[in-house]
Amino acid sequence: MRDRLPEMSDIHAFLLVAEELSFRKAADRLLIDQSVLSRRIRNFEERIGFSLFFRTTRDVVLTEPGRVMLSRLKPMFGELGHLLADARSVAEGTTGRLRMAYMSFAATRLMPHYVKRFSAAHPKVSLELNYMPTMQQKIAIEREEIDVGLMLGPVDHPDLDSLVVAQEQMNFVARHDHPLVRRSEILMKDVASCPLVLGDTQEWELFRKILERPFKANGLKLSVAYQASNAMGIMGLVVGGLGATIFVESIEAILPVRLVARPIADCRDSVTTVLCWKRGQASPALRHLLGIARPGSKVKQRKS
Amino acid sequence: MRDRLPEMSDIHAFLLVAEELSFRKAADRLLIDQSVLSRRIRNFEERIGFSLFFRTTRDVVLTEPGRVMLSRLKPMFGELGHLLADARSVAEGTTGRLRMAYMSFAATRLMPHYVKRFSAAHPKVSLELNYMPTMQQKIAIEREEIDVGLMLGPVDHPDLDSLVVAQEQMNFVARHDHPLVRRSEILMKDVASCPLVLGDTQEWELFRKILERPFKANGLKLSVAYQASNAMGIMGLVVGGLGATIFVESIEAILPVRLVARPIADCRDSVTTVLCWKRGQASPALRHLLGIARPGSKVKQRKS
DNA sequence: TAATATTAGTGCATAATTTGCATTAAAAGA
DNA sequence: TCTTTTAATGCAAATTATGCACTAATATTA
Repeated sequence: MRDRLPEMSDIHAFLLVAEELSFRKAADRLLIDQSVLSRRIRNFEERIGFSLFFRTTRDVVLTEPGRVMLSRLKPMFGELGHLLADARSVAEGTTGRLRMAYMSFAATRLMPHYVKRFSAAHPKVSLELNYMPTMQQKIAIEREEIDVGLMLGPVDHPDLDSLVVAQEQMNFVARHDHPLVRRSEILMKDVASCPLVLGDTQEWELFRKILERPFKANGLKLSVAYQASNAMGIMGLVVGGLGATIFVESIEAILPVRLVARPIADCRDSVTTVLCWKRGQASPALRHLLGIARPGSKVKQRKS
Repeated sequence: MRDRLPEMSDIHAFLLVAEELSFRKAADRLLIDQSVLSRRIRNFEERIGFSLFFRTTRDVVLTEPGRVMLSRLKPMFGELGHLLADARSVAEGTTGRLRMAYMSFAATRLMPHYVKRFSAAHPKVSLELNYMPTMQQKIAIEREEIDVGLMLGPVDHPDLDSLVVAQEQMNFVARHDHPLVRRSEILMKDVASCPLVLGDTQEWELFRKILERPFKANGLKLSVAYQASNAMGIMGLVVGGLGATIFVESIEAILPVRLVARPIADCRDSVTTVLCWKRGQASPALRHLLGIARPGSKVKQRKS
């Protein structure tokens, strides 16, 4: 016999014999022939180099090293069972941790909706939420600092998989008393003609690009009166009458009473929001989240 | 596949792959073919019901349940090694505990001698010493309260094994000024003629029987002036001049200055001292003790 | 005391599993 | 495009485990 490891079947056999102090009864519980058990223990003893039992045809007694083995192998064997159960529970996504980042637009409707449904279905999974702009999310995913991000799409990167969860219309947001609000229909050229409050080009880089594209395509240029670094700030400035702004539909969920949101009728480019994660690394918990997000959306994956 | 246990070889394979994040390198370390390793992990995954790695031909990454398994299996695997080492150490008798009882005669020379040699050779084995008369020792061995006893022999009992460690001459012990001491030779009839101090018939039951046998055989009867329950008491009475007594040779080691010990010339019955333990239950530490005691003695075992 | 029953261990043929080799398929780098 | 590296597969051979029938030892019971 070369130096092999003590196998779990050996350990299990040993524990049962130690418990029953009878090869026959232990064999019955293991559902194997008694001769097999006898040989298994004997083999085990030879491999480890000392004997575990004193045995006659009538009595089976633990040796001293056998008692040492019993006292420490027993809890270890139990632990193995728990460990497997725990890992399985993680595998099934009913336990564990899900680190999700979200960007501003997603914060109003999508993120709360997912959190609600997910945590109802998997109360044992701890959901960690972090605000992060799209670009930063991508870096965080790469570094495995987050498991998934709710960000501006589309995403087309070899290391990332994504699922489109929303396609939203651009909306013009202003105070009730803003001149454009009374119009039956708001057009891009109207928007371009009035002073706007937009997110700054640091934090809102990507949205600014997406936003400006359709206007540029029509030869229009937005006139930025003020910039703020977060949605709260933008909103404050708009409420204060320092300009109007442009958001996606879902802003409506948290729109202050004094403001009103109206679609920009002729703007056909929509804003895509996606769930994005490291390619091929969807944890079971994440797959559950995707299951929640999927109905009514379509998967966007890189060419298979 | 029926529901089998996760085997240690599977676990070991898993741990190495998780460490190397490469099947090839792990296979090299395990000294097996890469294909074998690949199948072993796959099989393991099938048995436990969830996968441990995401793998492409280029990358091997742990899944989330895989990480859970790693974090808990790794210490468990290490513990197994320690456990085996500990049990082996107990098996080799270099660790553990040895509970030894001794009766009065053994206390003077044999017991200290064994303790000295044994604890020098096996400093990690804790020796627990207990004074106990022979009869009580036998009961204690039966109840497994002690591992071995130094007692009056011979022992012939189906549940006990024994090793003869001493055969000693009966000695007459008295004060220097005792009339018999001046004789060139002390005989049984002389001893029977003077008042004696002996152990009482409770604690010293067996020795009294052994002692009285040769005298009875010669038609002599001992005249007991006083009885004491321990050797110290007997000695005190003898020193006080209330009588002489009878001991074995080894009393000489602790003989008070005012006393003298002389062999009883015509008493051919000797007193046997044995090491005695539960049949077939010699622990490794005990076997070491027997090894120390054996040279110059002969084994006394029941008919094989 | 003899008969019976129970138990651990063995020999052996068979079944099941594991192993290594040769090869494939996929993917990355030159 | 070609080379290299890596994980996975097919397959035959080697190894190992298994169950059955039986033995030897030892209690228990009639």
